Amino acid sequence: MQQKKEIINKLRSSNLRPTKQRILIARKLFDREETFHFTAESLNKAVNEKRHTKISLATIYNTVEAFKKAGHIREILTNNSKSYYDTNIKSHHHFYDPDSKKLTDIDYQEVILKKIPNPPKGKKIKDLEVVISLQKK
Amino acid sequence: MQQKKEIINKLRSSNLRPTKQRILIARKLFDREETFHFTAESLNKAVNEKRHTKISLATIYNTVEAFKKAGHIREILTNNSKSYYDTNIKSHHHFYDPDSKKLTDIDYQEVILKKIPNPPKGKKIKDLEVVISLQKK
DNA sequence: TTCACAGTTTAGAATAATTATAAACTGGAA
DNA sequence: TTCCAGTTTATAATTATTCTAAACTGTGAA
Repeated sequence: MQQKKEIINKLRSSNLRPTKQRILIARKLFDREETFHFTAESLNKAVNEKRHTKISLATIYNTVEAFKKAGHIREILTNNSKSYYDTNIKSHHHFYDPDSKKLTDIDYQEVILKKIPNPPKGKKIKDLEVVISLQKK
Repeated sequence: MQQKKEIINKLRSSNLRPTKQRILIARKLFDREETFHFTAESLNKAVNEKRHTKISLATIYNTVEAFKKAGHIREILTNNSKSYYDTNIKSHHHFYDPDSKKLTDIDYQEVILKKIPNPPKGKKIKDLEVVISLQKK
């Protein structure tokens, strides 16, 4: 749960002017118990379903990009044509079910890596993500 | 290295009529030493650069889809807007460099997983993929 | 308070990747 | 050789996303 004030601080601290739209989107994303998996389209729906004055789709895209750059959300790997995002920014992994196109978090400690390769020369590891694709039994 | 005959058998065995176009695309993909990472666009370029009679882009897409369904290639996880494919269908992992948008194979034995979670009820694991994103040092 | 203006939002156009359509073509069984 | 389901093709349509440029709005300074 994050109060409006906290949300505004979160925005300010990442150099994002706390506009009506950003506050609304941020509350939708962060003011909840569970982490949240979404696409631009599903967020647009979630934000606008009960509103008379809509937030434009362009703003949804702008805001998602801004929040991603600020590190408040992260983009998830899939091989779907849409971009998926996650409000859980802690290192963790995913199940992906191609049938329902749904992602589920896998808790960090559920996956233990015993060995990982050295990155190529001049590069360092930014992120490591495990995706387990599912199918019907 | 795969000869034309082998390619034709490969196609036949997956119920794909060995047409001129499919044979040509298949040779481009499979008649090489190293595994090959590609997108529809890059394959289109590779196949058509030296040809007077071009294979249409629609056929490239159709064929990639057919080869994927048949299990001759696999789609790779990225968060890029294009679909990436790999001629290496053995279980293995990738480095992804967001700067160059290039993928590199990580050999299977370079990653050792000590613990993985149980799949949700009614589902089994189809595939497990590790993607290591890179950044400049 | 009000002002000024950079930052932000917006509708709609533009682009990029992919999929659909439907007419023409072709591999291969008979 | 013929026939026809399977395939290819050019092009249109669709989907997701980004761009554009005009209108709007937080915010710091007066």
